[in-house]
Amino acid sequence: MHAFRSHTCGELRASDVGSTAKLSGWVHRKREHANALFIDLRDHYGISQVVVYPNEDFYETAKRCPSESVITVTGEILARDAEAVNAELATGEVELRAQTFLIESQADPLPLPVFGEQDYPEEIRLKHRYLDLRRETLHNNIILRGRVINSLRSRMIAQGFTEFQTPILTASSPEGARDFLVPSRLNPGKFYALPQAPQQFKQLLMVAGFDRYFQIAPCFRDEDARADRSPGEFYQLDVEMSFVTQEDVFQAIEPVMAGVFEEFAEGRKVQTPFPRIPYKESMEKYGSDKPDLRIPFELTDVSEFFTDESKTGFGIFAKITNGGGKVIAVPAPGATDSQSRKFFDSMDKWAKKEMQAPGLGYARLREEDGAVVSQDPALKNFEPKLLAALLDKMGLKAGDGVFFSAGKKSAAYKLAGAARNKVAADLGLIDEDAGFKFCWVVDYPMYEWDEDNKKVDFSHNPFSMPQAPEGKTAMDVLLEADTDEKKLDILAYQYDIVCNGIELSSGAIRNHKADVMYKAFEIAGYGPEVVDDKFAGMINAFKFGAPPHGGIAPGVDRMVMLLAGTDTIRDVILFPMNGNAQDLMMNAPAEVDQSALKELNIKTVAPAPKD
RNA sequence: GCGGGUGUAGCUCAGUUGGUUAGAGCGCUGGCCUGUCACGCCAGAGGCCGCGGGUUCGAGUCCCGUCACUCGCGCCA
Repeated sequence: MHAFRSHTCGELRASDVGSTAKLSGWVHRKREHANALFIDLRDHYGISQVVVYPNEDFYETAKRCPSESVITVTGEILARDAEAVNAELATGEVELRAQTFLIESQADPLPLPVFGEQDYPEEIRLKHRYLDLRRETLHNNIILRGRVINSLRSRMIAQGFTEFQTPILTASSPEGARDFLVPSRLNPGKFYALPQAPQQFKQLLMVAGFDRYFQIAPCFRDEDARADRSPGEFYQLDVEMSFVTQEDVFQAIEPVMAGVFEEFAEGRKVQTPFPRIPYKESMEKYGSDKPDLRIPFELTDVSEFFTDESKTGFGIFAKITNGGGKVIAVPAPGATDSQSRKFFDSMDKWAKKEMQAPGLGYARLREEDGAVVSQDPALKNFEPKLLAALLDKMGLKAGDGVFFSAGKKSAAYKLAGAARNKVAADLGLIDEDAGFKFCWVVDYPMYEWDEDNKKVDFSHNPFSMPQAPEGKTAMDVLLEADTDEKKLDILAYQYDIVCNGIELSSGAIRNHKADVMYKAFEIAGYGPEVVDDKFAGMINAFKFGAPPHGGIAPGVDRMVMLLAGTDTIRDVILFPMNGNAQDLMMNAPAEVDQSALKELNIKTVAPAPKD
């Protein structure tokens, strides 16, 4: 018989009764009775019940064996009496009567119970991740992750894509996030950077004629964490294709995404085709470029109703709208009926505290003498006709509530969008039965106004191709943009894929023409030397015959997160870092020997004292 | 960098207007129990109330500071 097992702990069935089996695994739970000791023995595959009778000479050893010790037992497979069958367990019709009992590895008292599904502090879970990973939910999440990645790979390969491995030690890229830097021993004073994404490499692969590239690519960005953003590193399904339009990218990727989600949906719906939403429309309807389409209501720009203070009696909004600002309304269906004033006040508090906004106005709508009115400040003194028109525009009725986000256009929409998500979550209005609601957000602007530096700058990817109307070239469009207004009106072939309010990726049709690239950078205030210096590898390659190409890069961690039904990205990562980018288990980052620093020509200095 | 929340037993949490010896459940240890499967019953051990200062006759509780964790903002082409 094998040294450790004849079967796994999830394998034994009624048909095995009468045979002898050997099992190895972890002591999951013990139940001691006068005449028998029951041990739930667990491995990766499942749980089997082991019974130890008091006449065995190892009875005391078994009885004292701590939870989570690893043991090996052999014995006869017995059928359980009908009333003793455990229907919850796949192996519940049988049990193993121990005839030998060996402790392979005895466990100390546990800092984190493995049994049960209770929630435990992040710090302990991360420090003892191997224990946390024994627990059912996390264990299953990690298995799911492996299956999802496998499915993505085979679906991509089936579509004619080839997988490549691009360098991890590479050059710093000046755009975007902070780089992780790696000192070079052979080149004193110089540093590699870890790739924020294999962006330039995959484009170079297109120039090299490979046509269809993909990679489950590790990406590194030195930015602060969020619940859905792990610090430091993450994986994306990195894709690039030659001789394609935006539509071709959608046609290639949508079936992969829909297919993978359907494969692991377990009854949850996946709606296809994914709707296309222009960026501008997304901002106006949802206050965000990552809309949660499960929320059954939208924002409305109601600025026009507030401009004349003599008709509204509400000076603040009149001042804001007449100063070029916006008032954006967020409906709260049924909230006046279902919620107390406390709910409305708490939203205002939330806006001030968490969103650091001036505030969030609200109005509760009630019926009075056949008309819908509100006694709250924003609408209290409205001219009846104007109020009726406002409510009509928003489709609001008595019993509903409404919030008003007012201020500069971008800030007003931002708060309104966040309020839409919060209202829906707090009121339970997110349609959970909708499953996975994807959309493509398209037509991103090429440039945006940089308020800090008072200039036009790239809004997303500087390598995107500007959109041009029929009969014009991208170069024509750039050349005609002689004012800031015109520059800001230029759209790019830039797109995002979003699911249930989570941004999965962004992608673009790339700018593969060197002259257009120089011009695009010039508009954002960068001379040709910037392009030549910072993007040397790519711009040089473009001078030797570059195919039109484009791609996308959906985040793998976030896909698994959605499929696993968790809103914490750490729940789908094996060994995540905490919010301060520390690995509490491996004790990273850590100080290193002076000798190692000397070899790298590096000296550390104490951090500057805080003020 | 900024803001919110949390910090009490190994773990999850309760702890009143400041008042005697800080509690419960799970886990752990010992005992009992004819078959359990979140077994049950009895008993026991286990606390720098995050840390430092302050107010007070008296602080887990109030005040100031600080640290840790976490959520959000900034940031994330």
